[in-house]
Amino acid sequence: MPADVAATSNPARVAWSCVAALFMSPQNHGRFAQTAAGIGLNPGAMKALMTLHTMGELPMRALGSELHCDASMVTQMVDALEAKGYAERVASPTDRRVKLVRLTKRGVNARHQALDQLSVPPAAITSLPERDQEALARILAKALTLADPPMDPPHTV
Amino acid sequence: MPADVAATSNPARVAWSCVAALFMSPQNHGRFAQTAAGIGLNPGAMKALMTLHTMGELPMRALGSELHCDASMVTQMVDALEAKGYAERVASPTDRRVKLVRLTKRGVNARHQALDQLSVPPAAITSLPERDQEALARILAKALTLADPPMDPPHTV
DNA sequence: TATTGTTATACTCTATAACTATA
DNA sequence: TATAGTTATAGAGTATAACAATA
Repeated sequence: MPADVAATSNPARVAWSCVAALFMSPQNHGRFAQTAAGIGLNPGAMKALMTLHTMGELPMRALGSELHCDASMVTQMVDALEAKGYAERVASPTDRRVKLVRLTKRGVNARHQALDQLSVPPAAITSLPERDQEALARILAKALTLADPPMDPPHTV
Repeated sequence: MPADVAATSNPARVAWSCVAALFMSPQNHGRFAQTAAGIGLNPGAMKALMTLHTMGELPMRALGSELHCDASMVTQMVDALEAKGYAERVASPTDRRVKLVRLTKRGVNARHQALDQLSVPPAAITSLPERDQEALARILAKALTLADPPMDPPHTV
């Protein structure tokens, strides 16, 4: 790392800009979309798939606020998930206006497949010495727990 | 980090999946698009802006292959850059079919502004102990140099 | 005949507004 | 009257195909 970077930027900024560079590199570009295509979904619907597994059974509208999109988008995403047999709509027992979205067994499997593909590290990471890889894994996993709200490492959920 | 993650996955996978989780989190979601909007571009055009600065004067088609998109997309992206005064087309001295794209001073400034915004780290990173932040920065900067082709930390270019 | 960049066109994804049903 | 979800519609972004200029 050039000396002027360390001098003019704080470590958190340097770290994050490196993360961004790795993530937006041509090598990584399109990975998310390709993974989604691999399970027959578009990126938005795949994100819903991820969120549902983490959150469990969820009203449509709650899913929307979780994903920062409006109700009509949720309808379309859940339509896509249902079409692939990855989720189903269940009537809420307490409010007949509300529909709950629930992942199917098949949806859980698709999610695992996608996650497995997304977590394949780029050469920049695998080329690091083992010791550095371990430090990265340890520190980044810790960072997830410090997020607000705390996140689980994707592998575990 | 739960023990089973360490047991069933190698450190590089864990590290990368954590990076992905941070980058795709709702907190970070839309950052790229918002930054692009801040300099009056859409995400694709902003990516071209980044690439141009790194690569210097470039034929349209070379820019396209760098960005993994076809020629007509390049035309549209460079149109957007020209409209904002961020780049200009220059006739190639050796081949009259070819147009070179060159960033303007204004384009370089816009890029710095965008980069500055993109490198603001999320709370998950800033909440780490200083010592961890420094380790992250050091290791990730090293990882960039190990990429193929090697990358510069965004701050430096 | 092949290649560069452009234009015209269509498709996908996302966002907005009007609608139905329940509360 | 307010809220949940849907449908209809329009917009942005991206990709495909036909085109003119040059090699």
